[in-house]
Amino acid sequence: MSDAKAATLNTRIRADISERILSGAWPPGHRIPFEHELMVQYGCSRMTVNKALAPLAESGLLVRRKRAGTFVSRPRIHSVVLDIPDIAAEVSGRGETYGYDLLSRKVRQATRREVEELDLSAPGPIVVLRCLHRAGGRPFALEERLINLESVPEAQAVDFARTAPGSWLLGHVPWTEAEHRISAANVERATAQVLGIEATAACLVLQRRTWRGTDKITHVRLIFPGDAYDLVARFAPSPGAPPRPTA
Amino acid sequence: MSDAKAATLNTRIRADISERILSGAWPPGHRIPFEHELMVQYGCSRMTVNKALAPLAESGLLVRRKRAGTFVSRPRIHSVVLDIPDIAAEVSGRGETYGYDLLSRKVRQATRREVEELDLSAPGPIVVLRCLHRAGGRPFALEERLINLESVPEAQAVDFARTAPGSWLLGHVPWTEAEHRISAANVERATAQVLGIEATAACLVLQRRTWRGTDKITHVRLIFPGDAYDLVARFAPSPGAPPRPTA
DNA sequence: CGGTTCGTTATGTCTATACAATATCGCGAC
DNA sequence: GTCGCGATATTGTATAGACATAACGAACCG
Repeated sequence: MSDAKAATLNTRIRADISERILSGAWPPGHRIPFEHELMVQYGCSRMTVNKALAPLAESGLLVRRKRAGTFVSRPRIHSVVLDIPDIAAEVSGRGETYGYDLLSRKVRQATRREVEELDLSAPGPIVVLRCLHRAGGRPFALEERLINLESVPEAQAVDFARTAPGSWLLGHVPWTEAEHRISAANVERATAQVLGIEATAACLVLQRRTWRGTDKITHVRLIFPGDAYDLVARFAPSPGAPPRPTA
Repeated sequence: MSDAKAATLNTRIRADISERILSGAWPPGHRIPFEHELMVQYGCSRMTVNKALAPLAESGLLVRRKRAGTFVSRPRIHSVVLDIPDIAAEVSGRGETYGYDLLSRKVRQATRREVEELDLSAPGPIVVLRCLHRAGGRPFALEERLINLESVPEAQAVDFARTAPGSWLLGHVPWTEAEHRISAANVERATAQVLGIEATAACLVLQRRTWRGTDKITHVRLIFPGDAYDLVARFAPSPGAPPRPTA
């Protein structure tokens, strides 16, 4: 990184320390200098050192123990940030024209399986949608969407013929929690036909459930032909901006 | 949230604000109170307010502009944290016994394809490994691993008959950058046979490249039978525990 | 009218200090 | 020896004040 930039003290301390850790100079388990020592070393106040170290600890690079000191953490779990983009954005980002078709729309009680997918406690009214996303005329992804009408009654009045449910929900219903599940699967013959692929072709399946507090909002299953889409995640533990969900 | 307590002021301010945003009370684009106002409201110093808001801005929930104020940002991308566990840990975490077999090990010059996979600038000596990870006796994942001997010459002396290359590398070679790619694919007949699955069965393919600075370290392709493994990511933008990418 | 300057305002960073919480260490009692 | 407990070192959180930085807007001048 050519950070020829605004090196504030805070930034410099963080950079120095994570550089030493990532280069291996300070191996996992190593005790790094005390706040008091760093404060002398950098000629700054302890608050500044503390403000620099706190995010590194929060991010898991360091472990801090009172009375003991600050240590380089050992668990090297591969934890990565994955951006799951809006499909329309993804498609037009590739320079292809985005297309959307509503295949079916039903309002009914949730089946036992749908109750489970939506994490409901009991069967209730839901909207069931099947939509096809296209890229440059060719099928790009099949969307199977459930919306819980008990949490989102407004959805009953929307026909989703032109607006993809994902976009509508994003604009209308805030969420507080989401769970993603990524898997590979063979799909049913009918699904393969809609997607224009061989029945044996592997598909990438992305499922997402979202909640608002304890209210169940929606469940979506996106099915991508295996050759259409790769999820890519890049992780560069730069000392600068820790990409973080929140807080 | 029934987090019973340990509410420091810092925590409370963050919790209040993200709650208001996530509940929709403060919609995207809304200007939240100035630091000075919050400082009066909570009866604390501006430093404390600043320390509470800074991480929210860093995480993307807020956008701060000098002279203008602090605004709720429009969240568009679903950004999730994915933990890609060590396979041994994953298997024993399920209560199954973990097994490991080295299928083949070669040291040779990188082919054109391997040069690309490792992001090399020119063909050089590499170690090529094929390993099978088993869970409770049954195949769990096939690992195809390339190690760049120019960056990691020690790897030439290791035979990997008992230690999985992932574990060895984690303990011996620090890395600074990684790229992950997740896809679904049909595999070759020989691969299917090793995994004990039908040749048409969909597989989840996880590829990872790692660098240390500009040095290329390794490339690994993990192939999971589609029914063996789901990657799960949970994202709860609660002010509590910040899941985060890290080394 | 158009461009420049300068003041105002909000955030960004840092300091010096204070007190609280807590884990570890070492000492003394048994 | 070992157990318990208190002293103490280290981090956690907060404060009030200071100066830096950036951007908007209004006043000023050509």
